[in-house]
Amino acid sequence: MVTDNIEKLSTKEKIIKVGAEIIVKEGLRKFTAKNIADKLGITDAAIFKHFKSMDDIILEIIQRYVSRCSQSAIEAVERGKTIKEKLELLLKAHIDVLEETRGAVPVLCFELSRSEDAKFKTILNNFVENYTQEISKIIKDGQVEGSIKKELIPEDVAMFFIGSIQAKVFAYVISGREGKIIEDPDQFIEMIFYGIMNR
Amino acid sequence: MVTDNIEKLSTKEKIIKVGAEIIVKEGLRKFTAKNIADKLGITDAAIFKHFKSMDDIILEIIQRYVSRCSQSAIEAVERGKTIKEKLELLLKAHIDVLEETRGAVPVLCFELSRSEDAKFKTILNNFVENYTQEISKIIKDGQVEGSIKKELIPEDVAMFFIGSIQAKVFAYVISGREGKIIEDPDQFIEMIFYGIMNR
DNA sequence: CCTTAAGGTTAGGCATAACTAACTTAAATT
DNA sequence: AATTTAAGTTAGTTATGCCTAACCTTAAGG
Repeated sequence: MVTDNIEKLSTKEKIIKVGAEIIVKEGLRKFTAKNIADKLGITDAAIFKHFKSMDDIILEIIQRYVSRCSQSAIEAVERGKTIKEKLELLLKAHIDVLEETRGAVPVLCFELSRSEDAKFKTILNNFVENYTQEISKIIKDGQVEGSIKKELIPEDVAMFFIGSIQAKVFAYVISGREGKIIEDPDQFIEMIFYGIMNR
Repeated sequence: MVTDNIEKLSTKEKIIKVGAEIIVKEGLRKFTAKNIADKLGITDAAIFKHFKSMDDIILEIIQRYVSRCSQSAIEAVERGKTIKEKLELLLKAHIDVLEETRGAVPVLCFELSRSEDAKFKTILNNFVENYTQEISKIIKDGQVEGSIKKELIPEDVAMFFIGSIQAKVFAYVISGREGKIIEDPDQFIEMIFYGIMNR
């Protein structure tokens, strides 16, 4: 779905791709018809031949990226045999979508979940809620099984997961780096699982 | 500096307080003269009796909140006897400033470090850089000492700290919750230090 | 070959935001 | 008491952003 060669894509696809990129790299304030159009070498009016409104573009981005994120997480969980493997697969799936979408999902969540617009707010808050519920369930099972620390609140751990990934996007974005957002997923997961210190 | 009773403050202080609150709760797009003025029961034009421009308000917010954040971190590190204590004090100091400023610093970092405006970008990127350097130094000492895992990259760990806190703000902001951002700082620090899983 | 539709263009309307100018008021200073 | 200053007001300018209307252009289909 996300192609490296932007040249080949239809204008509509280009708008979505460039739009998502602007949100990540420049912020929502720079997500304007003119900014997108300039980057594609067309006029702002042409944007509206493809989308009814600017909000429609955002909705499309959210729907594509966010729904894929939930979907692949659920699949990952089904495939995992042990609790640890389930969490590992879930995190890896999450990281994969993250890399493919160049960090758009966390940025959108952060920037739009506080939006005045109930439309975005609802979709994104539901997404985050379902996602945390999904993780919480596994955490609870892990606590019963004894592999996960009993004193932790499952919902907190779920948010810790999401947040840790978001933090990586933050680091990536402010560094202005190119390339992968999470360089070493295994070490990243290790840090979340067992912390930074030796006992 | 941050007073609970907003009534007593001068208009200039109110503008800063309300402005920071808007950035956290509603996002940068809603950070407008009219929005601030409405909340203070004055007109938008009155804002410019106190600040030369809207950017000036943001600069003032950044300077106050961000500089305090670095300052109290450095002090905390000086007071700590062991590596573990240094990190603990640093995280606690960070959390204190975070609570006082209602999450403004991480949100500003996230929203403005990608800003078009070099003014904000430079200040915030320098802040993040100094801060990670400060933490990295301690992490390196801890690795020499043997208390911190040798395989971790110090800069990554530093970003993991900042990110974990940012994650809490994220959770706080999208939940729309009131009250403290980090309910149980000790458990939070424990999670960062030793992870979520039993060995 | 003519028609149609997709996807562009220019021009412009409308709303909103930043900021300014000129005026008012009321408190503080001289 | 007179003057000055701080801090507000209204009204307006300029710029920008979303979006529409009316007009081109080109390629495909009948």
